Amino acid sequence: MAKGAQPKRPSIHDVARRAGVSAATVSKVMHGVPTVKAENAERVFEAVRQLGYRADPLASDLRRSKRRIIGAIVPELESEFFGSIVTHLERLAERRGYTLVAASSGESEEREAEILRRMEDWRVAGVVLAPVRDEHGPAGEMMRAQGMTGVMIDRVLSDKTFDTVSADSLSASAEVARELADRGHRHVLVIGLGEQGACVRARLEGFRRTAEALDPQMRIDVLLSESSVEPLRGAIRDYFSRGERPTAVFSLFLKGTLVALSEFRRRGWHCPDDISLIGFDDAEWMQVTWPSIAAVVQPVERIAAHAMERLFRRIDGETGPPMARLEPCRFLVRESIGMPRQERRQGPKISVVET
Amino acid sequence: MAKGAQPKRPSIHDVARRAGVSAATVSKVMHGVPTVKAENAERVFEAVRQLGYRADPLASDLRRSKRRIIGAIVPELESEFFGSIVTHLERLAERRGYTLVAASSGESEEREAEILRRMEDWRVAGVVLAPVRDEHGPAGEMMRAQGMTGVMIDRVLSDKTFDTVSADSLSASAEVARELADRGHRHVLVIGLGEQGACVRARLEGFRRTAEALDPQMRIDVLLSESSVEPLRGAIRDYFSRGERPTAVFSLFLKGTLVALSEFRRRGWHCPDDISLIGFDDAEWMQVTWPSIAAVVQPVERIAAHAMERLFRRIDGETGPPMARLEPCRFLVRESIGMPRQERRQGPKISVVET
DNA sequence: AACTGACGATAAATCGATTTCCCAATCTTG
DNA sequence: CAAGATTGGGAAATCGATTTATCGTCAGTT
Repeated sequence: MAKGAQPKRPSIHDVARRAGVSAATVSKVMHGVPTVKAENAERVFEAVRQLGYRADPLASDLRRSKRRIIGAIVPELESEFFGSIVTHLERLAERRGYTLVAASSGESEEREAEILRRMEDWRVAGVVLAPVRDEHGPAGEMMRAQGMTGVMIDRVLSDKTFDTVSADSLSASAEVARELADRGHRHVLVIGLGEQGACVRARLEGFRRTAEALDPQMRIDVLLSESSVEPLRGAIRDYFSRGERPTAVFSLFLKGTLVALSEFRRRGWHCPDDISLIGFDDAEWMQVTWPSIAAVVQPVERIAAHAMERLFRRIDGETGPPMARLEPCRFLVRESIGMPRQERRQGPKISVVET
Repeated sequence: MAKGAQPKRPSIHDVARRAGVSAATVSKVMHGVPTVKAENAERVFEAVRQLGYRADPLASDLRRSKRRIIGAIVPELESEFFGSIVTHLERLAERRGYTLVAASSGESEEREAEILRRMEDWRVAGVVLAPVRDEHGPAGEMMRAQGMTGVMIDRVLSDKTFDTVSADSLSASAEVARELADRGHRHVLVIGLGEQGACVRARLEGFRRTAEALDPQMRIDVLLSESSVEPLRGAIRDYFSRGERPTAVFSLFLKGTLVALSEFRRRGWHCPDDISLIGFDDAEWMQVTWPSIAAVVQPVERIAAHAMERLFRRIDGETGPPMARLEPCRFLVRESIGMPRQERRQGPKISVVET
């Protein structure tokens, strides 16, 4: 709580009065306009110092009809990935004198739209949108309709209006397929969220195409849950209960990796002896557990940096066709990948691959 | 990117013109002031609908000199805990028509101060501060000096100016001590970050007092790193290298749990057979790994809810002494707690090593 | 008919900055 | 010394909403 009376901060007029000049002059001094007598400038600085004056960004933005606010919309803030994305975006926005206002859509497209409306109310200079679904969701449509400036990241491939920046899912998944094929896996279960349209499709195709090229006999089962994680858990449970025994599971998203692990645990299967596991998306804990979990690491920092770079270009008026950027991932092979049970005989071919 | 010309959104005057009334009337209609002829109200609504008008919160806040913005400052956004805190705060602020502006201090007090200054520039209505250190850091001092309205959460106990809301670390740690003592552990290593003053002290004391009460012979070693995690890792490594063999490790914070696990792994120790582990702070992955990791679950939602409750009370002008709220934790006993391998006595009963 | 209220609506001030003129004082120059 | 060119500074408009103070109308009173 505060003390009794809020002292109310000094305005530009208070500074002007104290310095014995007009508000216009104060403004000029604050912006380094050179047509001010050195003596007056000095008095202004002195008054600013004495009063502890700092301009109100709201009033300033209002007058200039240009808001130094960037909006960021992510599906959730609880994950390392998006938390890290937002942290980077925050720093990058700050560096240019902008304030980042982050909001989480909670994996709901209605909330996403709601937040976007609010951002538009705020007349933000630009929006970084990590859509719940993909670039074809309602949020993108709204941004188009409102003529907003923005870029899309993560669960996107390319868009006809907005710049997009995402991980190169296709190549990364191909890497995963190569690793599994090399180790002799011939029956792999891939799990994912169907809702995450283009992104999941890319990860799936990257895996499938490479796997089939390397081993046409490889059996690839796919379980996709449309919207949320729990149905997927049920589907996996059913799948295993039917007696399916793939030798490896490739999860296309972080929560799926958790679900896979917990299903292994329910059945008392040990990883990688009984089954191998690879996840798209790395997390800090994955390298300290037994076994450590192999994962595709998304280039968080580069995605954030590139997204901001594109966004500010557009804010600064750059025109031209939207760009679709794919940032390369790194694939960390860890202990959760082993040889398939029945092929233990072959020598291990261990490789660390960077994409 | 946007289309060519930003259409520029309609202002209240555009609505007024279209409805054939004055801006003042439009404002009244929008706020449900009853002294407007029904017919005029109808025309205003119609104009609003046609133009898609929505008030600019900046202009509105400026005029009313009351900003509907809440600032939130957390040490980091990458963790489940703070990500979740911010998500809850966001919803709660929204529910009252406020916008949450979250910022992360990156565990740096300088950045914390910097962010606070920026929030004060924005004249936010209130601040939820999760300080890097504790309630006695510079941020609290700044808030006091500026007469800001705010509450402090998480790494705090109680403050002479601001309401505080945090987990009941003392009781939770006592419970941990009880569990370990019950299982016969008589040599425990406690690790934490000394920087997190009062909070760590509470967790430590809660543990120590109960442990000593239950088993005066229990040996409790404490490793605290002042500021960051890496020195702590080194200290733990040294500690084990010296031949110390506690039968359990109690980590007072999440990252410490990770570090402990990775040190176990380096040495090929298995948990819980070789050593038990308990962490303050739960995470989703802890229940799906082998072994699952015992943890103290902080009542995130209640902390957020209570913090916002207090904050809005203060914003609404409530006076009175600051309240210090402690929310009870849950302790999840999982597989990482076992029986001590063998009871070994050695060295001093209590030793504190600071790095 | 003149007066009083009640009711609705609006012009104008305001919030705190920025920016556009325009004016006054000083300086050049013929 | 007068006319023109600078230079520095300020009054006022503006951004988009809210709020105050005022004004006009019409109904009801006396």
